[in-house]
Amino acid sequence: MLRTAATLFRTQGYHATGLNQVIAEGRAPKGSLYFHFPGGKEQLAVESLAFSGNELCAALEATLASAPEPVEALGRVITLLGAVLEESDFRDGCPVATVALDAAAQSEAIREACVAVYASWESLIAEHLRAAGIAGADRMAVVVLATIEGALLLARTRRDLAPLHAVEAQLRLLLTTEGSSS
Amino acid sequence: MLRTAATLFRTQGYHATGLNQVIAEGRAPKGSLYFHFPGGKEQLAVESLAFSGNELCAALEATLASAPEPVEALGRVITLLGAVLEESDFRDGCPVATVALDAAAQSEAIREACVAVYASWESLIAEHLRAAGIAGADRMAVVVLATIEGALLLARTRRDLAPLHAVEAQLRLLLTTEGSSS
Amino acid sequence: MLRTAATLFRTQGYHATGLNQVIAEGRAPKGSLYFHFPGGKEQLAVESLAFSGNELCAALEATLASAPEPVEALGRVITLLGAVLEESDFRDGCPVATVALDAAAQSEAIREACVAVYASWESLIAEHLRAAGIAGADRMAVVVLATIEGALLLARTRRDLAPLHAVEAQLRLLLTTEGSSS
Amino acid sequence: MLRTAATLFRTQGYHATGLNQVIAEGRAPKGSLYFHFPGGKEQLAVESLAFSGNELCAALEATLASAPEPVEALGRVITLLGAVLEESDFRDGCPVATVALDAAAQSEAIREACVAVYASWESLIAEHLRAAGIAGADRMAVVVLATIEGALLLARTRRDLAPLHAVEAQLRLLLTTEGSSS
DNA sequence: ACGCCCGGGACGTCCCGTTGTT
DNA sequence: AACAACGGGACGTCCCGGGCGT
Repeated sequence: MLRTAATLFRTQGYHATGLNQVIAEGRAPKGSLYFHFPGGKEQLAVESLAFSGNELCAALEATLASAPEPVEALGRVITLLGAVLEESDFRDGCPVATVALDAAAQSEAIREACVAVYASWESLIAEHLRAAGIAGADRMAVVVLATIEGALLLARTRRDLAPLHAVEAQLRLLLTTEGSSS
Repeated sequence: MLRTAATLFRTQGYHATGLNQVIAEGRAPKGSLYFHFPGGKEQLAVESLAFSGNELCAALEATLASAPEPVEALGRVITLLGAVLEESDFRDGCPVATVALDAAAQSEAIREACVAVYASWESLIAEHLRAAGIAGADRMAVVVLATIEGALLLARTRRDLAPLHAVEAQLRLLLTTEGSSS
Repeated sequence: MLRTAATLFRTQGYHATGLNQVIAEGRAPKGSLYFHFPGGKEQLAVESLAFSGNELCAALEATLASAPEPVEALGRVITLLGAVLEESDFRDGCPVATVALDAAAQSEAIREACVAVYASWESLIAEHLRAAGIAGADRMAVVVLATIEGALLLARTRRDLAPLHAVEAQLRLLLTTEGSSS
Repeated sequence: MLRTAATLFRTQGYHATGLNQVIAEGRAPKGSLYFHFPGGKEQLAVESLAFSGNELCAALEATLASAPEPVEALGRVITLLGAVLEESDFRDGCPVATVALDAAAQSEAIREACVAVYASWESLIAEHLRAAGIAGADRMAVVVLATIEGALLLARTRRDLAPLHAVEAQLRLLLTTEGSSS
């Protein structure tokens, strides 16, 4: 059920996703939803975000560990995100961004869930950069995360992977230069 | 009315914004909404996006032209966006992103409006970079736009301007290096 | 629509009456209800109570004026209420009591509407008693109203007019004695 | 559990009282409700009514027996009811009336339970009046019960004990006169 | 006797869009 | 241009009841 909700929230955002749709698509009984998530839609969103965040966190970790070179690893992450986006016909971008933009302003709980997911990704990236011997890894991690998020947004909207590719090339260059200069 | 709608869409997204709210907040007569926008909510969103896009385009142009140095100019743009975000209590981020994420998937017209706005901003940035003598200005403009969009998303969600500052510092460094190396 | 709602509230009370039932039974469009009563169910109840109260007030006035003797007039009122109750198969008792008991505790607006209706009836009775030269008419009006309300409650519950008849006989005796003694 | 349910039904009526509320407020296990009351909400209401009825019956009996004078005894009963009402912030009126009005029409079992409770009270009053040597005690008991019920309804709705006091004074006068005249 | 979970229906709210009238 | 009124659908919430495994 969380998976179903997570997918729908990722694709449509918070307000465009009806609970009826969640239970219909997830073959779940309606009464159960209210039983498992007494907090209603808001709680479902919070837990869906955490679920999505962890899932992508794991994928991120695996991908980062798969490459010998730190720069190459980050490139693979972007490639992976692009592949997911393309395979879903440009529907599945960042699993947090849509909800963060259309619901975080009205629910502090949802906002905090989004912040937590972003923080987990960022610390993963920072750790990776630090291990690669890059100077200012913490600050750079924010930049990397922002760049990827922005590229996902543009790519999804344009239905075109070009922004992701451009960003990937840029990050490769950036980290190589940075790496050698520090 | 367009201004009211644009503000609400920017803050809440497409689905979270009701037409009743638009007409209530804009002191507009209800009956005339469908006179001016026969296409209903969708048309209102499309025109609001164009309106927001042009408005920000003008501000962008003015800010870019205000600085003698190209790199400094881009920094001012980011500072401006951060100021707008902070003054609105972290509600007004990118006027396109929220709608792009929560409505572009279901309405081609809205998607195209978002694409158009992004394209106008991108070409403005590209032109600016080209004038500054930066190599690969077109591709770099995508990166710049993506980075700013991502930083706005993170800053808004965290209610903290730090991501914008980090990105600004990074872009300054990047463009200075690039500019001299090309 | 008010009439339909008033009947249902009278018979079933506030919580047992669904708005769906009101619109179904009243052949009214659903959107209209929300248009005419933006306050929702609560506002509908408040206005229904006032409507019922006025209607019965008029009937009361007419009946009280129809008899030459003051005591006889009050007897006719009770007879009328009994007739209404019996004709509705013991469903239509006091149009206020049911709602007063099951909703006044949670909505101050509804409580006030009930209080207003009771006050209007009481003042009508008091005026009548005063005109009949009965001492302590104001205080006696409360007693008369309470007795009638209680008898309606018992009669409705028992599906038997006996309580109304007993009360009628008692009130006749009481007012005759009082009238002569003062 | 019965006590909890009885209190809630008394205050809110049948339809406004949810079973969830009963089990929550009564710290009772949810699963066992349908073990003890296989008939569901209806059975719970029936038994709650009997419980409330017996409880008040006992209090009535004790109060009636506490006074040397029959008339004074009845006054004490009304005073007691008024005290209960006031102490509950005008929420706890007659434990039967609310349910009788909002559920008796749709459930014969509940209606019968209400009738039985009223009958038990009435016979208690009748017996008391008979012992006091009052003529027509049976018919007078109906009147007394109706008057008290009506006064409780008015007092609860108005959040003011005045109706009870008025009724008390009237009943004192009535029974004194009656008592001496018969 | 009890707790977990399911099942699905109904509630009140509120929505978007369209009439007919002025 | 504007407005009142309609029309009905969908939302999220919450309910009452019952099956299952102790």
